[in-house]
Amino acid sequence: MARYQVGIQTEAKIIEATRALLAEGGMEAATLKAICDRAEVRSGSFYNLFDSKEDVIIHVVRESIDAVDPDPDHAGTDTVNDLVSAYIRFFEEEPQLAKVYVMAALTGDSPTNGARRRFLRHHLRRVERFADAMARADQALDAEKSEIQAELLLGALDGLAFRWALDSDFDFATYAELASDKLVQVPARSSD
Amino acid sequence: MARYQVGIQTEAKIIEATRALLAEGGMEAATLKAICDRAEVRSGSFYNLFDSKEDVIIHVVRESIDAVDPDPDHAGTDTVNDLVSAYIRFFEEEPQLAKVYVMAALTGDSPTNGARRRFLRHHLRRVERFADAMARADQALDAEKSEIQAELLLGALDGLAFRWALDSDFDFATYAELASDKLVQVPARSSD
DNA sequence: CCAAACTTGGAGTGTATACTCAAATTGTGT
DNA sequence: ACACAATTTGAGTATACACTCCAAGTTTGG
Repeated sequence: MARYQVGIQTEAKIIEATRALLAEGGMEAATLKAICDRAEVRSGSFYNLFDSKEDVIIHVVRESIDAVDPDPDHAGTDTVNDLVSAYIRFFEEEPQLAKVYVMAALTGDSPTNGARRRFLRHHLRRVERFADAMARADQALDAEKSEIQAELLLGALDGLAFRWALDSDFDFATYAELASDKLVQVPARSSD
Repeated sequence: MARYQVGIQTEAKIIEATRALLAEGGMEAATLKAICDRAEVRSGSFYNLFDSKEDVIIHVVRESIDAVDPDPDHAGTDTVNDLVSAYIRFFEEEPQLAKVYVMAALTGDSPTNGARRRFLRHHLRRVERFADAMARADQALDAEKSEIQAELLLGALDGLAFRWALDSDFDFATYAELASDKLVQVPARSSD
């Protein structure tokens, strides 16, 4: 038999409650109790639908990242500028979620840490997209060089985002654009 | 009356146990029980010497950072290169401690989060030292410009270090030097 | 309208955590 | 050797957490 409507709705309520809690107070606010209270659901229902708390958190974080993707269909039409902007947008719109994302990669020490592996895979995909966009904009750039450049730029963006997490007065967007200008051979912005 | 020798030794044992645990397994390994067991001390003794677990962890992290300071007396003789090398050394020698340092800045949401405020202060001091070293190397650089450049470089270093925490195969040192070359007006390295 | 499959409530389990406190013991200066 | 402060002990407190279980209820297709 197929899934029941009521179950699908409950799942949606749980996801939305988790999203709201993470966005408001980060990882610490998203306890199982808080999620269930907010979703108006008992823990038994939660575990009927999800295998663990981690599951729903991963789901929420992934959705948020996808929401700002400049080229969700992967048509290969995004520029470095688009990608940098999308990155900035994610951090500015969902600072708490961004922190959750970063924390997940840092916590845990086991080599089988699922969150870290997922994070790394996502990072590598992102590097590839940045590198592709760089290569499209500058024919002189070979694959290896554009990948190095992409790692450098993403590294800088991650670091500046972290800096901004420390102190929300930090002008993340301006620094991110500056980094992009300095680190990308052909200026990424057709600006000024 | 003054402190007893035995108390001072106990304090040292606790600090060393905490340092070892953090270096081996990060934040998660450094539970109160683990610290006390390793130091061969009961929890009452711990709380006779420290106000909280956080206290001793902060102490340990601070010590580790100071240990790689290229200019501990602040004589103003360190070059950008020295500072970058010290940064690389901290992350390569104490990866787990570096993660603890980063996590502390990200956890907690209250505006009165002590760890985050401390982290920010430390970061700003570091920016100043980088900026000073940059200004010393290049007279044409005014205070504002060198500070911006320092924030950019430190941002990139933080991000690359994070990248390396994700995947220890990442060649952090090489990328860090590349970032330094690209982001500092007068090449920081008198190389090649 | 039935029965199978799905969903739910919610008390309960197990575990781990940081931290406390009063009494016992030990170190130190005199 | 004495007084007394510093230190240690270790059982105990309070709390929080993710997760389980299963009987009772609900939805659905036929």
